[in-house]
Amino acid sequence: MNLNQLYYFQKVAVLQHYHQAAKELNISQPSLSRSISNLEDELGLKLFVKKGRNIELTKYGHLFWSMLTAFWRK
Amino acid sequence: MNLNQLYYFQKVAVLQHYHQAAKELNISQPSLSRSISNLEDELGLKLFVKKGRNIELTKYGHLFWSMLTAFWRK
DNA sequence: TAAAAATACTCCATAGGTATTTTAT
DNA sequence: ATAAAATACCTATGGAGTATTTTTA
Repeated sequence: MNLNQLYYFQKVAVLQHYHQAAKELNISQPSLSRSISNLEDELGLKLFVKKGRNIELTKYGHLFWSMLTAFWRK
Repeated sequence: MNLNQLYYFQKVAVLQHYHQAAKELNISQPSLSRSISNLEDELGLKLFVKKGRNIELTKYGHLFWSMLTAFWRK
């Protein structure tokens, strides 16, 4: 786990959209997809699920989001 | 520039000490030293100066610190 | 002369790319 | 038929290590 992954996570979480997030992060969609996937593997849980053509946060994703927010704000 | 470098920077800035910071970050002192050095190169300015055996923030270091704090707190 | 930072070098893990497939509307 | 995510594969960069030198109290 590294800070870039966390940064990517928050971007995806906000946009609910890999394509768009990848664009804003200036990396390719597959790279972003695998970055998040690696993070999920390391955490041992899914942060996002496919919702139609896009994605949304799982309950773990929401929890993780809360943890990050708390951390960043000390 | 990446988020890990920024994380390293804040650790060093707080401790004013590469040796100690490297230990807490679980990386070697030379790795940390070069990571900061790379960051400085990319920014085109010095963030730290040697102060006796240790180090301290330059005025740019202080400014950079303020910027990061502002960014992290939105 | 000791404690800490900087430099030199080497290596390899992984971040990122392109191409393609799968999924869903 | 189209838009988006996932998977496969490959490559190069740079993050990290060990060894050593430089700096300074």
